[in-house]
Amino acid sequence: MTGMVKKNSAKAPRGPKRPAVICNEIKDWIVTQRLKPGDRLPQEKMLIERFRASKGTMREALRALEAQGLVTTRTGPGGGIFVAALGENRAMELLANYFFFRQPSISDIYTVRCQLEPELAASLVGHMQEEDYQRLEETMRVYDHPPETVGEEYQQRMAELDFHTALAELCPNPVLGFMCSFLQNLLRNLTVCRRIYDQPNPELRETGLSYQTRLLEALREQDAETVRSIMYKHMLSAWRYMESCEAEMKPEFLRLGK
Amino acid sequence: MTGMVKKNSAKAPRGPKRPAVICNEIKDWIVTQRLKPGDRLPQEKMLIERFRASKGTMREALRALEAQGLVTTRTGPGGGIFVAALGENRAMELLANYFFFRQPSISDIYTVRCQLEPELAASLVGHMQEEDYQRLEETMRVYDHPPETVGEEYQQRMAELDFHTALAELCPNPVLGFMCSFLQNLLRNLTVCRRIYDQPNPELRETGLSYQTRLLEALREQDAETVRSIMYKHMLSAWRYMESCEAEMKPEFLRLGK
DNA sequence: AGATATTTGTTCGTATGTATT
DNA sequence: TAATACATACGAACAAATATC
Repeated sequence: MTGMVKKNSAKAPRGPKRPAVICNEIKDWIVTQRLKPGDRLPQEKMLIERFRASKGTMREALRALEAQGLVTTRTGPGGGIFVAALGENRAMELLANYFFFRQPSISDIYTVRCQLEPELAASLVGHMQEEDYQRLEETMRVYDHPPETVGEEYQQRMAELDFHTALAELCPNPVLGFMCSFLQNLLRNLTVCRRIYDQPNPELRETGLSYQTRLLEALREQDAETVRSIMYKHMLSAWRYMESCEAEMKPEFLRLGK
Repeated sequence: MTGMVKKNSAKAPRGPKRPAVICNEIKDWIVTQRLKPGDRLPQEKMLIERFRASKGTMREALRALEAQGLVTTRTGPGGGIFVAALGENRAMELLANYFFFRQPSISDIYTVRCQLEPELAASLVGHMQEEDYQRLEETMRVYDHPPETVGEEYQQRMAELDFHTALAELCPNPVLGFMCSFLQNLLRNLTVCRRIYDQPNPELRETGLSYQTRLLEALREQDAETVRSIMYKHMLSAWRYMESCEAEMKPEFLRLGK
């Protein structure tokens, strides 16, 4: 009864287009048209007729694009569908899914951190403003004293990671900055790390603080090689400490298991 | 009236749930239920009533999850919605979107490669089988002779990257392996690199081949430090070469622009 | 502030495609 | 081949959000 625009030949010449296909076509369209973040895509109605899809199918395609951070949509007059730049946080969330079923070990993560964090720190020389130093020092104030509660213990560990994330945000190399931030996030979220961070870690805090203080000094003096060296030792020290914590708690953990 | 777990205040008693919200709820559900790849989710109908959403909304949510590589769907009896592990290729595609509007420079990429590839190569010592060596040698055969056509030129550059990707696949550290593979992909797809790869690069090929031959020797001898050192020099050499190519073609490129 | 127009967001009924038995 | 069970697709009606007047 309803029109039925389709089916005038045997197989599937204009076969039903699945959302994934439309999704890729829109992606190609963005690329070939050299669209930039903020640019408008044709509105839903237009897309529906352009791609010969139903409203539901088109919306599924748009949702998929939205989930990948490639478009955003706004309602109302002047609203519509807009090209977006995938944000750093969203990108890290998407990538974290890859490691969800392949949980890396502390050693896996620190192997890479040992290579990247020193390079990142060195790359900051000549790129820091006074306000950047102040922000870093403010972050350090969160853990410049022994924690008084168990909750504060954990807060301090997070703030230590924030210190490194703040450095990564200042990095002029987007690849290096992203990768370091991502590793920091991995540490924030790994269950084995959370268990470690929840316990008293006086040594980790004190030595970490000392390394970071010296790091800021070297940064102020624009001494790239010293910066690199301090960060490398900092990473090695944290790695060793985390691994020893992990070894200590493993038996305990096994006891709790089924 | 209806249960409404949330929000019974004035505004939205049975407030429309947006797909993104449902999407996160399903994600949480996967986590809390400890579901693993291959496990079935309730079928569409059940999800619809469980989350009090309409079919269309639920389908949009499922598409979003599918786009993120978290679920797959199959039609037919025994079909349904299944938890999936985000594959490496898909993960790299999703992450590549982050760098689409923040195109890193050759220098950005090689700064990181110089840190990671040597570590990756060293991590392979003691993890290689005879068949792995053979596969690598076979890849090298693609570029063990000067190219005869322009097309072969490009093929050889891709095969050189394949050599490194093959190493990354053997890496026991999933984080390190992923990051190196990703950087290789970035090089494959960056337009500036493509332009370089399309030109004759006799020096790049010859020195690369020499480094890789010596690398395999050192790997066979399980000499981690030599492996690391060779790879580091290889990266430095490739970096310098790529940058000089870039510098040479820049004026040419500017001339072509508007 | 309020009315209105524009555009996306949600729902439902129905029909089609596909793989298993 | 037919029956079954499941996802996939369509479209019309309605709801919500928001910019503009």
